[in-house]
Amino acid sequence: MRHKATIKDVARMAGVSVGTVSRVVNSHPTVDPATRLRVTEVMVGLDFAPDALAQSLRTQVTRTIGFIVPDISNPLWAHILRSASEALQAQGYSVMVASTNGERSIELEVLARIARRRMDAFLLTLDTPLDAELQRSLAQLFAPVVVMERDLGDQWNTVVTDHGGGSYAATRYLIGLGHRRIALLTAQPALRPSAVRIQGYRQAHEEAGLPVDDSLVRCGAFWPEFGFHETSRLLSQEDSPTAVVAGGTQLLPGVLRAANLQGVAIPQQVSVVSCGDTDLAQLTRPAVTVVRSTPASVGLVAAKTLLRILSGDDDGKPSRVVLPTELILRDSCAPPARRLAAGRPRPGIDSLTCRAKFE
Amino acid sequence: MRHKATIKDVARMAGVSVGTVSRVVNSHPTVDPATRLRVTEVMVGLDFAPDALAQSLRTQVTRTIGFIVPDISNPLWAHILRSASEALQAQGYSVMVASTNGERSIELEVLARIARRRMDAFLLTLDTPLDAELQRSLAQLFAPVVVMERDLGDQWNTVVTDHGGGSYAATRYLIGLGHRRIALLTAQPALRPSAVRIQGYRQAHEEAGLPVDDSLVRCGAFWPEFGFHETSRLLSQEDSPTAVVAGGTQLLPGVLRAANLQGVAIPQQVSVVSCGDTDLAQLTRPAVTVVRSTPASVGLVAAKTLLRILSGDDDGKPSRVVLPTELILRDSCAPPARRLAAGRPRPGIDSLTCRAKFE
DNA sequence: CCCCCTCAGTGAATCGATTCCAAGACAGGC
DNA sequence: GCCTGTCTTGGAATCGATTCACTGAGGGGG
Repeated sequence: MRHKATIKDVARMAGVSVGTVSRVVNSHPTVDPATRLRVTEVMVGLDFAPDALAQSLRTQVTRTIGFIVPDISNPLWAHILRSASEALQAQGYSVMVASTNGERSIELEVLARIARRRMDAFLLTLDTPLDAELQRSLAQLFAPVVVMERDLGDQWNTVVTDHGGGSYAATRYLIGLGHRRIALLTAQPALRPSAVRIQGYRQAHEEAGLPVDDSLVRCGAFWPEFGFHETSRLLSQEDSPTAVVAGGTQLLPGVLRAANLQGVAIPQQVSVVSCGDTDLAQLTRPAVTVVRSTPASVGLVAAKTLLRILSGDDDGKPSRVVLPTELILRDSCAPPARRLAAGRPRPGIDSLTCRAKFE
Repeated sequence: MRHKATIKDVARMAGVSVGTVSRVVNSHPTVDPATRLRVTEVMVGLDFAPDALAQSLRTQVTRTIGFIVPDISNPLWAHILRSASEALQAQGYSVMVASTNGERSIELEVLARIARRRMDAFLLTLDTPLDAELQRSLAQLFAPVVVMERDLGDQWNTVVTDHGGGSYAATRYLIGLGHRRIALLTAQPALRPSAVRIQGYRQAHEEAGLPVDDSLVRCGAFWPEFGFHETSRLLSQEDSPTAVVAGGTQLLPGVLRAANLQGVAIPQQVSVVSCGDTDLAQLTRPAVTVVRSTPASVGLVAAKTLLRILSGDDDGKPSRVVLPTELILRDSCAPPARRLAAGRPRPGIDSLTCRAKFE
């Protein structure tokens, strides 16, 4: 036997019409039990399974979700995909994945390609500005969308992490330890995680009545190399910072590498806080104080939002969920070495877990 | 406008038949240039894009690849997916992803679901035994398959890493340093990476004329918790090993945690080699000697194999690619503390890079 | 005995494309 | 003027399912 059995084969072998077979497949009530049994037997005998393509063409439902992110090998997106697809698979959905590498041309190309496949809905994260062109691409999807970790506007369902609150808590903590020159490393300021981290950082300074030295805020990309490069420069400059906030999980390796290479001791010479908890943060010496977020929750919440929309019982208004972060204190922070600025020392943060109220 | 334009809409607006529009879409040669121009204008005017579902139903080609692995959030599979999908996307293919969690029931369920979608081909990694039931599920895919990191038999196209050679090199290196009690931690022995690691470990012992203490070979799972648990037990037992080989990238965090917790110094009290290079291995103190493999190559080679098969110029015989590993020496290994066994010390390995000739 | 209603099941239309066969237009050769 | 061949185009069949309108059979009530 060279090809898969079709509904026609089943109909012929069972001596019924294709309509009847279809009704058996979809467990339609008006089928005689005897007929149903006979058809079912033929179906298992032929290893029949209805062609999803044909079903989708007819019913306009594919039970497939498009998942589009900048880089699927980044543990962040990998974890989000894992938890999202687990929830979606459980409801019989399949997931089609595409990486855009954060490049505009690939984003457009992927959206166009995947739109033709008639996904039922989309989980996505775009890195380039939402201009008219992209707006049109999204409209062409003709399907509900949940945006993850980005702010694309009020009209989109959104699930984000409170990176602003995390950054605020980390900065406040460092200020409380006496730091006055705190560097913040993060990605392009156009991306929400970067933008709100800068915001939180500024707010912490403001509330403490401290000025912000803009040269200490370095924006680039979520790559270890960027973390390495900027940390190297920062640590070797004359007026070097006494603390560094790595605003991105992937930046920590670069920061540590740079500090190691220059023989700068953590936390004696420079304090470090990283955003995103990892094995590295936990197991390096000293263990690194981190702002912990929960990527798996992002995926899960996004998937549940989609499922709610697809099931129909949804008010239709775009939803927005902000997931909390917490500051986990470890051993990578200490008061700055003797270079204490004027003014009395500020109180430290009293609880290990500092749920952010920011945003 | 409520729905996407179809080929019929275009035909009506351009005043031609659907056949002609289709010929324009597929750049068939026998179309009058003037007609082609007119139809093309209507197409861009309507934002027309052919429905991939309908095309696939008719042509029996979906330009979609199924990607099935145990856990998509594991960096190993995430990197493989990234490199594979990059190569496939470049050729106009989309990728449908599913995680099986290594569970038989999910494997079967996912295979059945995805088979109905008529993928053009599959990249997959199964964790449960290839019995008749699974064999049938695979046959039902009616599409070429490339198996990654598993041995499912000669009839399958296969891409694997030479984990056996890596384990052999690591073990030989440790034996050369004078170790006589070397523990090997790895996953279920039914999985190829575990099986060949044990093989390599044994061969290194054999060649050195050393017996293997089976109680030092611990098989469980590729989880940090397993690494932690087994290392804790091993280090606290009376006749504890002087070296540990972590046979799996994910095991290292567990091994390090256990050693830290018990205050066992690396490499003074126990030497450690890990399989799989990571930021953690590079940045923890001491930096960990590793067997480096290249997951990205696995994905790339697997994707290229598929593309070759799909393009038709393929001899039809199942192919098999084995990717090399290399041993990267760092600071986590030293001769065992004074407990030297009888016999003279063996020579160390002379080159930093020890390409494995094993297998 | 007839009518009506219900229950099963048939067959055709449909989803949106591709592709093959046939036919019309037109030119050129005889 | 007719025949043939080339170049375009139209139209129908097809892929594999769903679904709706309709047909018959059989039962119950009047």
